[in-house]
Amino acid sequence: MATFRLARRLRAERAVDSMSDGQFAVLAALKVYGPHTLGELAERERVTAPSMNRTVNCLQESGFITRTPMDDDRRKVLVDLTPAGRDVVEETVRRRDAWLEAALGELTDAERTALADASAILRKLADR
Amino acid sequence: MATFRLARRLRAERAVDSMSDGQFAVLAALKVYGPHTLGELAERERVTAPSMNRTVNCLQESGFITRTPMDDDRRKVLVDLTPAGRDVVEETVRRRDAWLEAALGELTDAERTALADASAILRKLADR
DNA sequence: TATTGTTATACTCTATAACTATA
DNA sequence: TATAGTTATAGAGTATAACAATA
Repeated sequence: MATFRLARRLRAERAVDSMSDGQFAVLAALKVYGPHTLGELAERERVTAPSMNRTVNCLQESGFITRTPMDDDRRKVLVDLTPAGRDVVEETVRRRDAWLEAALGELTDAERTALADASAILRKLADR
Repeated sequence: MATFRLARRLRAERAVDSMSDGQFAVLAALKVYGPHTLGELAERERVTAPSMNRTVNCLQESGFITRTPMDDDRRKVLVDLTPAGRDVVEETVRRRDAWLEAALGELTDAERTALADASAILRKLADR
């Protein structure tokens, strides 16, 4: 229950209020893992290609990503962040960090240490 | 990131695959906090009354909740779990517990202790 | 006249099926 | 003939506006 509620609270902190979680997840994946084809993005986010196509259309119209046909295989399209898209990811991370920093600031040293110990273990659980 | 991923993984464990998160959240709230009017449910889940009305319609058609006009104010409708609805909540909790138990079983005693220490602190953070 | 619930309608996000362009 | 992407269309879930019943 604690993880559900904390995840929900953190998700609420974002740079662009009108952007959906699915749209932001694409920007974040591009920032962390670099450019992807549309199919790769669909597989990573576990949605269908048409669904990802629509998400990417919205992000392109908003100026957050570019689409570039690939030279070695002209059927493929490479999706990458624009500077504006990168800004959205970085600003959202900043906001979440700021929220977390303020929240962690109200804890004792022992409590912060307990969370640090737990984070790697939680990650291991989630990867099962 | 660990909380996002763990929350997502746990949410996937449910008794009725076709039930949406929103529908399940209503059943869980009724189980934990007892019967609610439609307006109370909408406020608790932070959706509009028409949206909650639709969710409740689906749950009623599936036989998971009952609607009862209230005696003291006939405008109000009390929503409560049926035995089948209660079963869905309990079975989902059992599945999540089973998944967690298996996952925790692969950890060391020290790791389990670290998670136990962290859970109360995470809850405190989420309540901010 | 205000409040509670409901219906009407529209928008977003998701999906499957059909289509286009390229390999 | 198969694959990557796109378009067409439909099904959930959400919203706002309008309505009905009750206080």
